[in-house]
Amino acid sequence: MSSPVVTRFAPSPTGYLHIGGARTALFNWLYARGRGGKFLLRIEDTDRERSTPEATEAILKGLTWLGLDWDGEVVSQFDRKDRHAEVAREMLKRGSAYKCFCTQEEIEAFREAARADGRSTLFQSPWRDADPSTFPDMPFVIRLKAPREGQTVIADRVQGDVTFGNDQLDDMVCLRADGTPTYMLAVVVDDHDMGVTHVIRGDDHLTNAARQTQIYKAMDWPVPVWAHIPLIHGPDGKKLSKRHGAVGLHDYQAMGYPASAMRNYLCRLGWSHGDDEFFTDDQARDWFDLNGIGRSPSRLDFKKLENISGQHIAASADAALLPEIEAFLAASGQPALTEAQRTLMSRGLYCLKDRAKTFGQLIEKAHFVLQSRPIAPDEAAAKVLDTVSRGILKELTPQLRNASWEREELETAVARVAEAHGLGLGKLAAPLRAALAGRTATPSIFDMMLVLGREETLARLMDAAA
RNA sequence: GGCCCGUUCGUCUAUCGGUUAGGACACCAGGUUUUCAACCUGGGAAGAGGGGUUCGACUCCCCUACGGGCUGCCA
Repeated sequence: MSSPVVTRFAPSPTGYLHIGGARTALFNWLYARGRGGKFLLRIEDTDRERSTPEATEAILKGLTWLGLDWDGEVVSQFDRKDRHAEVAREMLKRGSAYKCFCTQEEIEAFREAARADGRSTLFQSPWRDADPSTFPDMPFVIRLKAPREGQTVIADRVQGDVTFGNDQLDDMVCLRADGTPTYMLAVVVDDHDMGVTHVIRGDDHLTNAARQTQIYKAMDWPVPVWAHIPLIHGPDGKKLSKRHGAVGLHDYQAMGYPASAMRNYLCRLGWSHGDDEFFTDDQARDWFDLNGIGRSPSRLDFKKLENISGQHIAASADAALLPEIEAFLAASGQPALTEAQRTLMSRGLYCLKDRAKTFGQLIEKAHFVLQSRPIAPDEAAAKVLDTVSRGILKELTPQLRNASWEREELETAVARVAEAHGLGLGKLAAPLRAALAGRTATPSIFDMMLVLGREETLARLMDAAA
């Protein structure tokens, strides 16, 4: 029986939740959830200079919006600093680490000289094998006594076996002179203590995995399964950065993409299950596997995201859509729906959702349900509502008043009037559209009538005809 | 500089030595339609370059080019 899967997402709280980070979190979540495992969340806040509570809040909010729920409490790495120090002392006791009294100035000077001479800048501390009786009364760091020979190999589920010569890896600092742990130590201790079995993260950590493996070995701890996934690049193929525009997950929410679409798109970016492009969360959980992750970086493609988004909106249940739309309105700084608007909106979703790729577009298409009388026509609509058209609308109104409010009968009534004037349906649809919505691009006129209801429809027609 | 990773249509990708190299998005051209969206049909579009290995390479190996990562008492 294999041990249950435990994955984690471990962002550092120095800003918003990056889109790349969101994908990393998604992969971890999918992997755990698809296997009945646990998905943990740890905030790597050991850098006190750059970590902020606001950033932590933003990350939590982002994950929540994306629908990635984590198990247990959020772990603060900083809170565990005593345990990290304890492990460092344990390594000292085991002889797998040592005290180094070199000052940062000394080390920097060494590196500069090495660079100038074209030698390796790998620092080798003179204190590695020093006699304790020679220890000065000075601050010290604790460094790992890393093997100088042989190699460290990472059995990576994405990258394959990656081998590093131990002569390339220096004796990394584990505990700083002020007694706080470095990232390298903290991750290993935390991942071990939290029982993490699979470390799925960006491939910018691939080299770190080698260093971290040495710490695991030093403590005789089992090394987790590694999976280093390629980073996401911008549309220009360069590493994704602020100049590409939207890099924060919150930007995507504000752009009106549903969370389900983001999950689908992000999941498919750098991972594949044959030719499947559009899928549900259940399918993603069933299908997601480390084997399907590609080895090359992928670029963001907004057109594709938009397409996937449209499919998700169209496939969503109306009842599920409404709260998402309201969240979008709030996230993008738009006014909330009034009670009346919400009622009409939920009644109209059936004919709106398959015409929009984003919630922004949906709101745009929903113009006719969001407006109240009198409807102010835009320029194009006003042009359509000429004298002749208004006359025809006036004639249509009484016929509709007596119609049962059902699609077939409405169609018949409108067609009859059109025919009486020797017009095609299209000719009559235009002014009707203008009267009902004040726009020239709207859902079907019959859908609008059905959604608006008899009273509102007639009132709008009479407004326009007057 | 050193070490490590990557490179299939514009983009995301399939292929796991033998295919007319497939799909999706995007694009172009038609069609359909009460507008918009959608939808239908068709089209152009790829193995970075060079060497090997092999009866046969997109697939395996080497070199080059390009891109990326690491090389911190940042994470």
